[in-house]
Amino acid sequence: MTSRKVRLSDVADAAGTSAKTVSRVANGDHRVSIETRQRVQDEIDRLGYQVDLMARSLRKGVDETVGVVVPTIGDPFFATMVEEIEGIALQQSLSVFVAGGSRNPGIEQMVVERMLARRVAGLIIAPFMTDFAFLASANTPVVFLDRHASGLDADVVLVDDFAESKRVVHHLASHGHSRIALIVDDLAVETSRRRREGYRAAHHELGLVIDEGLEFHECINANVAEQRTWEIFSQPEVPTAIFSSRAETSLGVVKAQHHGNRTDIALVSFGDFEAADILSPAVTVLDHDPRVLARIAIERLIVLMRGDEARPPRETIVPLHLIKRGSGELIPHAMAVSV
Amino acid sequence: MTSRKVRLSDVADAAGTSAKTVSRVANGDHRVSIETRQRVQDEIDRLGYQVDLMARSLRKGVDETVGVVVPTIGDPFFATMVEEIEGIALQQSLSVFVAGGSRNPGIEQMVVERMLARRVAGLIIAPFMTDFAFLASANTPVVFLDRHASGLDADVVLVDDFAESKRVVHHLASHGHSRIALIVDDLAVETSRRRREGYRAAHHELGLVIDEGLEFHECINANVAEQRTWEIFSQPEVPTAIFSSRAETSLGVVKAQHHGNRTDIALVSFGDFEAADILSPAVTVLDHDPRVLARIAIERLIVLMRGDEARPPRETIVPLHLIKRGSGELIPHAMAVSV
DNA sequence: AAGCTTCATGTCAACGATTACCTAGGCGAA
DNA sequence: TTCGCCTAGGTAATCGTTGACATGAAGCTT
Repeated sequence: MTSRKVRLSDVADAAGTSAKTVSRVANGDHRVSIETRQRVQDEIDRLGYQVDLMARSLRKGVDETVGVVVPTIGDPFFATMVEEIEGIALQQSLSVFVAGGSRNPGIEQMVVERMLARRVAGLIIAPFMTDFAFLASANTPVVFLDRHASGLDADVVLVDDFAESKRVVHHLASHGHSRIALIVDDLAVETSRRRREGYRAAHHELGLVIDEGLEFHECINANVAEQRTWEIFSQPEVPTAIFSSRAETSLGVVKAQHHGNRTDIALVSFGDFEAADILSPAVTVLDHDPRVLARIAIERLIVLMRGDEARPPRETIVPLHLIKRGSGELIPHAMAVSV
Repeated sequence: MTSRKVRLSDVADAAGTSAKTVSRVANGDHRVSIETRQRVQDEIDRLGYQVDLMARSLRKGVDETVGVVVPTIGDPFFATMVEEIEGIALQQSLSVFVAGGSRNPGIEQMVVERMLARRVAGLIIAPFMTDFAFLASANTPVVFLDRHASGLDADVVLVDDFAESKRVVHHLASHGHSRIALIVDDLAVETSRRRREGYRAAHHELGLVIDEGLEFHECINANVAEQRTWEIFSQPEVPTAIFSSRAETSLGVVKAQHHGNRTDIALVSFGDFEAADILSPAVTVLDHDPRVLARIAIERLIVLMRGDEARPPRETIVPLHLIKRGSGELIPHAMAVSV
């Protein structure tokens, strides 16, 4: 049976009222008498009427939907964010559009524009490196996640990459390390840049020499990080510690460490990951929990969408905890010997 | 500047033509003279016109969008699927709606209905346990992923859970194991049920005793699996091998093994996971790659959406590879001693 | 009892794009 | 020359829902 779509007017005919009345019942408008409401509701149930969300959105001018844009959906960090956002959105009966920017500014801008063309009610964006100035003219509420948007002053939820990274280096130094390698993603990404700045600032504060040969840039994924870690092992003077500035790269680092039998090198990861506490030594991490960030972001977005108050954009900084599991508390081999 | 939305008619006015002509240009219809086309295109660019996808969808009756429903978006297995689907959809300029069913039939049905109300052009569903009979009347093309849909005969892409599981048990038995524990999710889920059936069938074929005390059901996540694994350790006669029938539960199992110092117990995981080849022993897995399944599903869905041929529903079975990394090739302690 | 509210409903247009259909030239063929 | 057909372009209706506004009946006030 080719069940034609049931429209408001179909229900109206069946119930002997006007479409408007059915609309009122369907939307819980109280200006309908009990009897009429009951009669209409019965027909709605009987015919299995469902609003056509396309028509509704066209009429209303916005779609009850939030658009979520992340660099890569498959990354557990972002996947968890999406899950959290979707869960909360669902409670508000908001739908969720998800798009990956593919770590590519062109694609990133395109998917955001597509969402605008869909008239999403709000956007949550974990930006990669697009310039978001073009978003200023669309008056769609937007919250940025994990990084600032370049070119646009908007709400943002993030961590203090600079300070937290500094803390990691101080932690390692307090265990006697002075040659600390840095594994970092593309420096064009704000997050990476600020983590490196924190790493360097700590060196200054501690009076340690900054050796550019210890900084490994462009570690865009676990594989590259693994390669760089092997390079670390073969340096003339092997670093005694590694600061991996992203959870994904940490996976590459530990892979190299375990396969290369160099688990004596201390490691701290910016961001927790699944296996971190199973390995031996278990990996010390900065607990960069995506759920916390995501929750704050969607909750703020919902406030913005209600759109009552026109507050100025606000920045929320989530503090992190250092989870000491062992790998970050190893002392340098030389010291161990001398003790 | 409150940049009012630019409509077809605005462009038409600016270019001195009718809205219809602008629509033709925007949609690449060839029945427009070169000069007119150029003039219109210039105005489109100048004014920054973008189609209103809501209006388009309302008029056309469908939205150029695919809906993806998975039990949990955060699970790396499903997150990777979503990533793969989204990437391919993007190339066809399809948008993607994602929703998590929260491992809850009620919610699962609700999110699917919402997608129908949005008039999605197609659906990809990794079903949990909803009865999908209600989908039959909507004539929206749908492809099921990873499991059959109960109540509906539709295209499906999956693996042979029964045969693959049997293979795992045979593999372990060939290394001398006869007490093999099973870690399995809720048996109400088809996948879990068939994996257990495979486990049992192999026991029959091998003439091994089936000890229900070795089957641990309801391992719905890594935490529960970890608990059950601890129980395994404390059994009077400890099993010499474990078959973990889902990647997520395997994480719990290895966690218990490493913390409990029982890495001597053999382990095979149905599904690969990030840390599997870093641990020692590295974990032997059935390589259940979500990308392969997802790719086949979205490609099939795209064919269905074009909707030319009305082929009968088809089932695609993806064969798996057993990746022997060590943990599945351990021999029972007793044998090791006697050797 | 006229006048003012309130309430339950209904009417109509509009949201922005597209589809189905129409028009006015222009050109070649018979 | 006239008919037929193609081309570039236009007109009006429509997709399904909702907002603005209108209506008639009933209730309350003074």
